[in-house]
Amino acid sequence: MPKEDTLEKEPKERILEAGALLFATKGYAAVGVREIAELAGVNVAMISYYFSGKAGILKEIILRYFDEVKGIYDKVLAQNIEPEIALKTIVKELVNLMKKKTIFCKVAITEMPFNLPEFMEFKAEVARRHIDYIKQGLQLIKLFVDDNRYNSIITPAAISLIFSHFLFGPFIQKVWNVELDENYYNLYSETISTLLLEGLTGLIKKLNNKGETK
Amino acid sequence: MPKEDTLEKEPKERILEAGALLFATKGYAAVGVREIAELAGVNVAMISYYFSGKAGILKEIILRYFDEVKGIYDKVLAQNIEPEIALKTIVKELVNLMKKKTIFCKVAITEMPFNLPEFMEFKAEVARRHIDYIKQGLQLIKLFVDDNRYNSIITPAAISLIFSHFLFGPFIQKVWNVELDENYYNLYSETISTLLLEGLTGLIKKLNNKGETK
Amino acid sequence: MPKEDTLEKEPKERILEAGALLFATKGYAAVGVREIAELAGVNVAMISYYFSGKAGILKEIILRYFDEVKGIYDKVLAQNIEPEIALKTIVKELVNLMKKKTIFCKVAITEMPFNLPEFMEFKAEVARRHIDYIKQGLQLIKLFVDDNRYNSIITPAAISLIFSHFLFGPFIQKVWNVELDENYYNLYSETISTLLLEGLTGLIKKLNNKGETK
Amino acid sequence: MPKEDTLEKEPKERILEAGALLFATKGYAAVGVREIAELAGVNVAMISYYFSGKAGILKEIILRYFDEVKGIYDKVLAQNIEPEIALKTIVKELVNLMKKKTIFCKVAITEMPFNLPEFMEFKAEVARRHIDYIKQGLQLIKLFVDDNRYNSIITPAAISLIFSHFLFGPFIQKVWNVELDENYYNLYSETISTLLLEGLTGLIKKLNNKGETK
DNA sequence: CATGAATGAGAATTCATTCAT
DNA sequence: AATGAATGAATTCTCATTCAT
Repeated sequence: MPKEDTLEKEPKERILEAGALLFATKGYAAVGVREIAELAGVNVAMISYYFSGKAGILKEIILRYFDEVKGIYDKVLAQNIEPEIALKTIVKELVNLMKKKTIFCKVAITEMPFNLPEFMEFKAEVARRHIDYIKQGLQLIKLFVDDNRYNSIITPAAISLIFSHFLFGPFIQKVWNVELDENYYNLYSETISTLLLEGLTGLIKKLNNKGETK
Repeated sequence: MPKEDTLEKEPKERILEAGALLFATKGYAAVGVREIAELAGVNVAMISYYFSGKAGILKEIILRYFDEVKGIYDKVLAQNIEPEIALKTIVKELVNLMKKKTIFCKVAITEMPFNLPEFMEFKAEVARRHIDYIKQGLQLIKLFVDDNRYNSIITPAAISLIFSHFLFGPFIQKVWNVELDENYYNLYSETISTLLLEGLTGLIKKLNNKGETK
Repeated sequence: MPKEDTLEKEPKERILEAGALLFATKGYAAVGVREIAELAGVNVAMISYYFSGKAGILKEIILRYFDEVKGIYDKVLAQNIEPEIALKTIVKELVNLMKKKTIFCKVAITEMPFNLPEFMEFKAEVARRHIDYIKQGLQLIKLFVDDNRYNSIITPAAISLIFSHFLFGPFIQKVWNVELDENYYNLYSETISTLLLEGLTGLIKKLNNKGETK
Repeated sequence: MPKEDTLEKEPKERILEAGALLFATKGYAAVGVREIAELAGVNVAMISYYFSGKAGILKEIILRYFDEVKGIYDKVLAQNIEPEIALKTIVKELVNLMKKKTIFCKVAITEMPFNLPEFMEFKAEVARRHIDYIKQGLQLIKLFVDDNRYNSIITPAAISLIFSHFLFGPFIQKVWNVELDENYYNLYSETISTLLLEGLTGLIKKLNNKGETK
């Protein structure tokens, strides 16, 4: 029983969260272990102890993110629902995930292209998994095109679209001055789904209809 | 006679290119000035001399990128063409730009969220410009929605979509094993335009029609 | 068991002494941290670790010096003794301090005019303290003049006089070829006191008297 | 005729003045040649050209200062005047010199203890000259004591006393908030003379007399 | 488990000087 | 006489990691 009560999380978890927050804010390479340790309220040496180095924190973050994503795909694909609904559900769930664990997701996504030599292998494996999930998803909802060239365009496009909000980060709030509340993320999830399925024209049409019927 | 012949570019330009290449590959923070200087074949001190520091290289890259983007918007918006064509032209031109100056664009886009404190101001200004161009473009083609919340979703979404190929970087070639030639980028530009305007359903429909008529 | 025996001082103290010695010899700005670390027999990084930078060493030296000076003033002023005796005691104690911690005092005094921008604030505060002590001292011994203009002349003059030996540094030994032993510093302390109170004429008179009575 | 008119001084002179100003403000070692060149409005390379290096500027400053001091001693000692008057005249002239060429004097005095290895020889020679002048002066005015030990105390003490105002630099104005005008320097010269000849008690007596007779 | 001291490599930058023009 | 580019060494400081306690 290392703690009087479990109000405060375990050191390992605190390191992970501190790391994620800092990586998300400043980028992996720009963050120092001391900074992480300080924010986590642990001794620097503990980072090597728990994660055997700074890179270990990033690895853990990415792995956890992919476990979550895998969970979402598995759950939705297990149900046999209409293509359009399935895609919307996936988008909604992914957005939900990002809402709940924004910084974890942001780190996992944005730090993936980072080419630390030791990460190449690890990330290739992780990427293969992700793409495979999407492929399964698109197949199921009959939107899969059996053409490598198209897939190499559509898959990154879809991912970028869904994650666009998080790729742009704190800019969005600063530039458009919107409040990022529950309603906003519902709107986001819906709008992205529409854009992904029917594009800008579809979105405009929908908005006009709403305007008329109002 | 400073150079045998002018085949080799000026030091300043070489630094810029070396910097862009390395930033694109490993991320700004993970690259050292020594590495850049070595690749550019200049003395390390020249980086401070020409760009007054590592950050100066990134600033220059971003500024040049925005000059190019501004050029594209200005050119297309000057013509008074049909909305849909205008958007397709812009997408095509942007993709062309990225094809020609891939690493410069990639750096400019991906390093923008990087939160070096000294960059905040500079990047905010640059972002404002970019967004303003897009707003003008969408207004012209009647796809502009006068609602901050929608814009805060649509604008990042559109940018992410257009640049998705470059955001994913070398992954794409590795995973799907496609050849990135002239044809590929034509296909990319067309597909992204369709996705942006009509979404996945629009794209599928188009593909099916092509398939039928064949 | 960190040390065989405790003959050798703690690293922090060794850095401080090495720094003081080098600052006194070559001046703050002309000394490098590597040089200090080498002389102290520690790793360069330890300087940042203990003093958070080169400037930290100088700050510590100056602060310690002022603690000592404060101690002297407090001690002497606490006794209620005749003005002339009080002043002589203060001079004697200050000279004693300088004799014991020559290089520390020299650095503290000579590097104070050094205008590192970050030091301005710190040094202004330290100077205010010093001047305040002297003012108290002069007040007590009835030699205080309540005129800003006179004080702005007398205070620096007194300080310069008392510290003159140390301001001139190794020159003195080189030029006059005197031995800086216990006797010398007693003579110094007495002579400076006389000069301060009665000037050159007073000093000459005293010397002549001594000569006559001999 | 390199200049339209001679309003602007020659480059060499401008470098010297810029150097003196910066050395006085920040200390020799803390000043860079680029800084000097910029302030002087010349190209950096010119410093090596005219003075064969940074050190050459300091050498020139010190030499010029000693020429001036030599001039003062020679002039006053040539007249056969009463000891006390002679000393007062010397002090007055030295203070005048410092008033006219404050920064040059300050640099010459404060940077002398600086122990750049290459300077040792040069400065020893310069110091010997200075001390010789003072010795002549004191001999003339019958205040010279033929005892090395006393001289090694009195000479530095006298110099320190006379220059105290300039050794303390900008502090004085900041701390006592006095206006450094013609009157102030007259008062300074007189007060220092009194202090040097008759000490604090002499000064106090004089002030009281002035107060009474008023 | 946890700590704080210690390390050595590497970071970016600035330095005074030189050289060809 | 003057320039601006270029150099290589030296600057301070920070890095992730290790180790004895």
